[in-house]
Amino acid sequence: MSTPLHILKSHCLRITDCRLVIIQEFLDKKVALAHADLEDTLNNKFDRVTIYRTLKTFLEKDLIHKVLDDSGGAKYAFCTHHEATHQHNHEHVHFKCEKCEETTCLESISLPPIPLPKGFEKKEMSLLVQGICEKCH
Amino acid sequence: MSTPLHILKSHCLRITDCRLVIIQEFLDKKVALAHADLEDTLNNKFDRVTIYRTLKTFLEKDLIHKVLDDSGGAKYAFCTHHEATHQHNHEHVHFKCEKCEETTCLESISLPPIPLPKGFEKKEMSLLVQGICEKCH
DNA sequence: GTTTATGCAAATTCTTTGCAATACT
DNA sequence: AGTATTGCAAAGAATTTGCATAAAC
Repeated sequence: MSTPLHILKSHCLRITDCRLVIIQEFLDKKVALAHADLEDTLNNKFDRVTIYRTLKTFLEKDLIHKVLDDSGGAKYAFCTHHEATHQHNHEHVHFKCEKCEETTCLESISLPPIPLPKGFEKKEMSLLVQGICEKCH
Repeated sequence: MSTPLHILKSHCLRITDCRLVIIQEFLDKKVALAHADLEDTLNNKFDRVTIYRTLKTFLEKDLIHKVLDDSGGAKYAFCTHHEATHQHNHEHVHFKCEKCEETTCLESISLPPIPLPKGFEKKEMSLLVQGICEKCH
């Protein structure tokens, strides 16, 4: 099981309210969240700056990852780990709905190998599919 | 052939220096450009604001498209069109080098069909591959 | 001559930094 | 007790808006 508490501990991070609440948010909503989303939801419970710093800390510890988005602002989603290897997943597939604007991780889908031109070395891949999600149909 | 002049005319846009120069830039460098890149290259020849507005206009006319980027700021690239159908290409594959930071369109590569979960309707897809490019190896 | 684009100033928004007070271990 | 995190103020970027001038058609 992974509670916010366990997640912080296993990443050697101090237990603070802000961190617990933000992790909980990511676990509850299963969509990618922007700084502004968190600010709204947490409704002045924490300072804007603290949220920025929390996100940065989580990024550095590979707890969350940036989700690509064409609308400018950065979005973040919880990282899934290969339970067995404890290794970070470097292939992200996300779906962004053009109606509700929600971005969800499509974890079940894995990317086929992409044949790159000679001399190019792949390290990471992200696929963003845009369209209409199941709820908005 | 597609000169900046023709491109503007065919998109019903007024011919101005700024627009001509920016299109030329996109044609010359074949990488995705950020607002800041243009500002640097054009070296005070045009106002910052004019560049913002030019990019916005080009976006609206589907002359350029946003390129996904994990570094926050927006990047843009020239749109490739299917010559025959004159239709906009809705599948973008880009490669971003972690060393030189350049993002190039991999036009030769086409994405395999991605099986989406039920209820999801695809409209557009962008793949961003990150790694080391041919020049930086 | 009418419409659209540009440049400048200023307003907004987004993000980062410094530092003292507070909370965590 | 010692170290890391928070909140506040303020600085610094990035982007947008308003308006008079200039350029395009």
